[in-house]
Amino acid sequence: MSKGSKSQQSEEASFLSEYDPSIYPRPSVAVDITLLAVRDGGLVTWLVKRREPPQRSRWSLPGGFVHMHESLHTAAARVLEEKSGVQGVFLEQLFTFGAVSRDPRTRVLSVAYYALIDVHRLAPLVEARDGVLIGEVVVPWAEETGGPAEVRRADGRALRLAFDHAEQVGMAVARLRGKLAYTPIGFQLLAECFTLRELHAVHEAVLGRPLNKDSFRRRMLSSKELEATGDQQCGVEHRPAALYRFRRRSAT
Amino acid sequence: MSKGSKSQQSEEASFLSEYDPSIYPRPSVAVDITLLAVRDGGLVTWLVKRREPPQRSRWSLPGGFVHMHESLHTAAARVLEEKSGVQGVFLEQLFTFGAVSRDPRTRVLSVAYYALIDVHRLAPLVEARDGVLIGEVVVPWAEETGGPAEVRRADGRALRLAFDHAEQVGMAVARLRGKLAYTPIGFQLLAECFTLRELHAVHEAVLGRPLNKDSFRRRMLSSKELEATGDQQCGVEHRPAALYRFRRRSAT
DNA sequence: TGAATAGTGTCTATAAGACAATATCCC
DNA sequence: GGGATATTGTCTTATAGACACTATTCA
Repeated sequence: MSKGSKSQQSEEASFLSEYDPSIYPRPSVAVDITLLAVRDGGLVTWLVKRREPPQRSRWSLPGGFVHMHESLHTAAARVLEEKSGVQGVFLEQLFTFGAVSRDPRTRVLSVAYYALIDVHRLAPLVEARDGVLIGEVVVPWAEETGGPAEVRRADGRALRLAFDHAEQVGMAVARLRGKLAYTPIGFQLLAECFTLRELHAVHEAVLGRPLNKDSFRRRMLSSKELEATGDQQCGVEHRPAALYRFRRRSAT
Repeated sequence: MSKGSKSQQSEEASFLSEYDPSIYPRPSVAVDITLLAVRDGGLVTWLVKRREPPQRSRWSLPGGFVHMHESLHTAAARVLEEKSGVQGVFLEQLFTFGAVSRDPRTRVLSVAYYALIDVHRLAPLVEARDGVLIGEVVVPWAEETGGPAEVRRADGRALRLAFDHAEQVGMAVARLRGKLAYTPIGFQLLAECFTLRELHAVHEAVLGRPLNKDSFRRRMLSSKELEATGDQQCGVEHRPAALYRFRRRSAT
């Protein structure tokens, strides 16, 4: 159904055969991934220690250069897997950071992604690697104001992240907060089956503020996004809660 | 307050002096801008006719390559001004499109931006240029579902946009819809002073659905984002409405 | 039985939708 | 005065927050 005439097609072909992409200087393009999980009522993120300059030995987000033959999303998934072992999680583009001097080597753009994972999947992955840290994410702003996040060690000490990675983490938190209310994204931070209490705790951790329990319950149960598994929690020393599962939309 | 030791700094310096960025192939990076306005109850966007291959003579969003010495935002503002004459408008990054073969020349990433403008500012700019079209934007989906937009001529005929520009326009509409409810973004599509009816019409055009007039009125007046100018509409053949102005937040 | 959390029912406050009534301008 | 839209006020309905009460499990 192409409307182009034959002569137009051959014009395009001859143009392409003569096109030399090397005449203009081009920036390098990297991807950085903020992998978020909920632990102990707060958000945490996966950091790696830089082994090479620039900013060697500083903690940073997992990142790497985009290859010429892969899409940005593919690059982000590859880099996340290489640097953390995480596969098959929610992964979404966040923002492209393009300040002129954000990297001292040369012009480097960073296409920032964020990923979400059930925290229980992280422990074995951390043990399998060196130079890895699960940092606690604290944002000094409310709601979705935005701005850099602070990332702390287990002992509470704040870390200085490499490059603009503190900005990237902050933006990931802001985006996640924004999407939580109107998209089924909270489930990505839990195992397949979960209780309403666990879902409630995840939402509170993401939003950084208490949520009314009753209203949250009603809202979730009437949202048609939850499906009762019929099973119950076990191994708890109180009344076990019903387990739910995220109901995938038929269109997806 | 840098924590790095002197030897670490010199290590970094020597690394940088020996770093050769040309050893890895790099993609080209462009910006494309979806300039949106509201006209006759619907959204419109600014298109330019491509004068060079690839896809010569097809309508496209204003776009251009990012220079090495400018940030992405600066590049977007520059390209928008060059291709449309528009300056000083709301401009925000949308998404980076990175499919491997989205441009037949070479690997080209497109950092998509969208901009908002009062439609009355467009007419003189269109007249000053050739190969320019204000296209009517129609999205075949509801709410914020997302997906490519359709762009039509004045006679209703649909245009085939170059590259992935239909996707970019669709994403701009989806983003705008999402931000309309909870950020003061609708004002960007109006002149400095406006009536509540005009603001109402803008919201309806963006969302693509009717909005309850009374409730909209109440919501806006109680939002503290509006400031009465004290003046009234003039030149209308009915009771003139009060004029309002967007109240900039003191923090901004 | 008691501790602890799950789950239900009811009241209240707030915001949105519907709609009627009045106000103000130009012709 | 008539036409047209602005503006105000009231009633109804939906939803969130608050809180009391009952249910179920394990130690």
